[in-house]
Amino acid sequence: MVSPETAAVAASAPPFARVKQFLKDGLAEGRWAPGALMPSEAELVAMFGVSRMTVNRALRELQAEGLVVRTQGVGTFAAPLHKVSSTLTIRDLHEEVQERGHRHEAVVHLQRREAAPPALAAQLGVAAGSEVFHTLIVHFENGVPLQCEDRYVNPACAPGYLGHDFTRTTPTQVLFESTALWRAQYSIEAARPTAQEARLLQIAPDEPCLVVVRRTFTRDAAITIARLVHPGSRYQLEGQFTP
Amino acid sequence: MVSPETAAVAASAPPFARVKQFLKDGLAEGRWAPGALMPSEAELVAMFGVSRMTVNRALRELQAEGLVVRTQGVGTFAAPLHKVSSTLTIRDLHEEVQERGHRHEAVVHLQRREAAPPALAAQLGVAAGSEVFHTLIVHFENGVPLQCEDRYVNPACAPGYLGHDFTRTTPTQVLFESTALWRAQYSIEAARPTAQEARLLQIAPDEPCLVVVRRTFTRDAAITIARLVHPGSRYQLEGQFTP
DNA sequence: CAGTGGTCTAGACCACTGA
DNA sequence: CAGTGGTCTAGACCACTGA
Repeated sequence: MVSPETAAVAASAPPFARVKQFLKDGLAEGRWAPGALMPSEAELVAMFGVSRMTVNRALRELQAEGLVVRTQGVGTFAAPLHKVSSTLTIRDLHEEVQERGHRHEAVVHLQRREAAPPALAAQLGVAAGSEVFHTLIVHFENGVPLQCEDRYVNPACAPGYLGHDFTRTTPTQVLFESTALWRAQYSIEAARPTAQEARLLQIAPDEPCLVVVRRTFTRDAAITIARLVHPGSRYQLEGQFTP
Repeated sequence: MVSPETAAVAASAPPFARVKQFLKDGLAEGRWAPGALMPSEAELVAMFGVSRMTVNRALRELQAEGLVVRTQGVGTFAAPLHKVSSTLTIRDLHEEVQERGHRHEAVVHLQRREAAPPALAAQLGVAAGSEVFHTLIVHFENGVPLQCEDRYVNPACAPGYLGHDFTRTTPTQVLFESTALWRAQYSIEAARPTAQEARLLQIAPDEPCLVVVRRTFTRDAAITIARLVHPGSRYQLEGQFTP
């Protein structure tokens, strides 16, 4: 069975894309079982009448996509059993709401410097008791409270952080508009809100909430730690995955 | 500031990797602001004394990583403001528990064929009222119930599904050991368990749970729909992201 | 028009693996 | 040793954009 996209690729696409699609189709049809030896570069060169650089690019991209495994001196193999793992996208709430064409508002409940308690100081990589920035902001979609954002920021990474009007730009925008390279750690869990969070989100104290904790780092230092609390009845994360 | 890894790359790495690292470092240092024009292929060829194919590979890989944007006839630009979105890995619970070096057990509460109610039939892409496979399995880590897996399977995609011993292999392993290419849709939310789920997971009826709904498709048909319920106090998802 | 990136070729040298 | 993939070169033709 050949899908329209497949046919389109086969027709006018550049040679490296045709080779790639041929191998991809074969993998989808089970022509090469996981772990099986696939055609060598030389064989593909002969089959398609193209140069080795061209099939090499096709194979290198398939490897980058995790569909094949290549070993120098040995050969190219169909990737072993697919890890059934998947990725889920977590985005800035502001973007998400705007993309739905809805109104986003933020109410700032806290915006100040504080002495960092030892545990937080350790996570941010600053001296215990030194000052850190703290904001507590509730985000609304069309007037409905959707997220309570409790955030600490390392002053060394964003000295001007407290000077912004967070009803106009989000902390995420402020913190990452300049930094090009960073990495993040996430955890997601279901939990009851704190009493304060329940009040700010206008929910019952026992309503299940989706709690995302995000820690963001540059190569050298922690930039910020955020606790994002969402009412379970109003918010869910969605994602999709294609191997 | 040059990290040890950077130095290592600069020293002995192949030329395309050196060009790539040079551009990556420049982006990290803010040498090219988001949206700014970066050196052309010809300029990099002159700078590094390598062939155009070599700098082309470096730039193509940076584009694949989302660090630069290239437009034919125009040039290469530093990628605009990083979307602050991130990916989170969702894995098979069995793998996860084993990787922690713990004991995984499964108790099968249901394993049978059922007539599909209309809503479910539509989601699986089968005729309403036709038979589908249904399993209800509770997964334990070291004797503690961690996940309640309520799963429906399209019989056309896995005719032998009900014949397996799910105390020995997981549905995920059974369903995806053969299929090479598939895609999945996810949703994650916080919710109360149903009465049955609370009982099976041995938790209070009002304990917040992390509920993952996963729909999996081949190119043509829906394979399976699973509702995975985890006690919020015992389970959290974790992930990390590097742009 | 000059400059850009997209792609390909036909060779090359090399490191590596396994017989 | 023959076969594999990793990488590079020095050219080429092309489509595209903007002056």
